[in-house]
Amino acid sequence: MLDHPLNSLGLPKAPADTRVVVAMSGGVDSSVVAAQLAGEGYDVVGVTLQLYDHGAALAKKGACCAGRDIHDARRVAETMGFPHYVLDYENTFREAVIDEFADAYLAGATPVPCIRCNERVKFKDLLATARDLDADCMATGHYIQRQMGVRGAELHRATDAARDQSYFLFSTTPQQLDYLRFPLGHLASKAETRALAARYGLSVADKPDSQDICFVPNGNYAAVIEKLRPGSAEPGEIVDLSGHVLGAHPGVIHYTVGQRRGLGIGGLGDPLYVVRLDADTRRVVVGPKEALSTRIFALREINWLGDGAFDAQAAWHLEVKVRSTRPPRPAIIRPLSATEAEVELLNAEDGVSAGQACVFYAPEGGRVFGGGWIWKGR
RNA sequence: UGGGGCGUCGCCAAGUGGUAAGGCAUCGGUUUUUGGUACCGACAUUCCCAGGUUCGAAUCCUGGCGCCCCAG
Repeated sequence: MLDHPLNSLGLPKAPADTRVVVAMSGGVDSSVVAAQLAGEGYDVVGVTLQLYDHGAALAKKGACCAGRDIHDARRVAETMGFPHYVLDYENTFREAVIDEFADAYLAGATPVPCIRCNERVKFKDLLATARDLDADCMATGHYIQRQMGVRGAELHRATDAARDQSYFLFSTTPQQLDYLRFPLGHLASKAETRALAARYGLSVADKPDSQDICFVPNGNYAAVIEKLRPGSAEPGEIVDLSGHVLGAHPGVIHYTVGQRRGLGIGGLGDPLYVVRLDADTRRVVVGPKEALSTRIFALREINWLGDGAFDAQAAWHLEVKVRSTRPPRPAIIRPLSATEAEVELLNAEDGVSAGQACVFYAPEGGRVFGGGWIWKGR
């Protein structure tokens, strides 16, 4: 059996001889991926991770990877007739994602747990499990594209820019990318996904999109931190840029750079925004909107997905995203080492916060060049 | 207790006879697989209190109460 033409997953085998593990969250996207691949005749194995406490999750709509969602994933597997496993990853998830989430906030940073989950759980332990299951590749429902270039697999933005999840996947390594598949990345819209779900008769076709942090009920992330690190959120002062005390706050974990609401300080003509968080002195520094304007910041833990070594050049002229919801903006990235850099935005951006990700993009064409984690610098 | 000023939503504040602007804060929602931003909406039947004048007052008068400034 040699030189079989490449199948839809890019492997030189017949679908029936190709085992693919589908990471199923219980949502529409990954369900459609699994159903579609099963429909194409692949040897599909569905895997759903149980990431956190059942009880807390059951009450929450639109979450993923717990309770109801595990049930939904199982039903899809039954409908399409492929095996499905639920793996208990609660400990891994807590250690790899939740702990850092809490500690980051306590340190005055603003974490992105969804990226850590992809990086440290789904694309690490789950991916290893897929290999243990002798799968040829692992597929997910992420809206992002893997394209073969001359040097191997490349990461590209999703066709639907509004749906693109590249911000949450920048830390995917070339090795992981080699093994991963993202069958939904080329769809023009989420409506197509839902239409596919309906066509396959999946019960999740009309399930609401997930949003917010999956392990945080009601958007109250501070309550989760208080529970994880009792007594560690200490009150402090709210001060202006010149150090004058304007008020008090219940703990630095309640704030992030750029935040306006929740300061409780009125009487000024213009709104105040959080400009800086100082965990050591427990101070929340506030100022006018103009004070948020940031052009230069530091990056570490860089995952470079460009061609050649990251620090082979003194500067890269690329585009970057400092948050998931805005289009990439031109920037100059100056490597300080293989994993650290200084980023200079050509046009300043508001609310750049330590702990958030900065993702690199090609100026044209949608290729993703990786990215790094924003931090306060040395 | 001589003179002057002030008292309007949690804060700032417009309104000086015609039936309570606006900003900040707060609350709710929309957007968003992080946080945040932005946007939309809600928010004083009542103007320190009590009388009075007037068809009609937060706006005028009287008396209280409170605060501020200058002068003792």
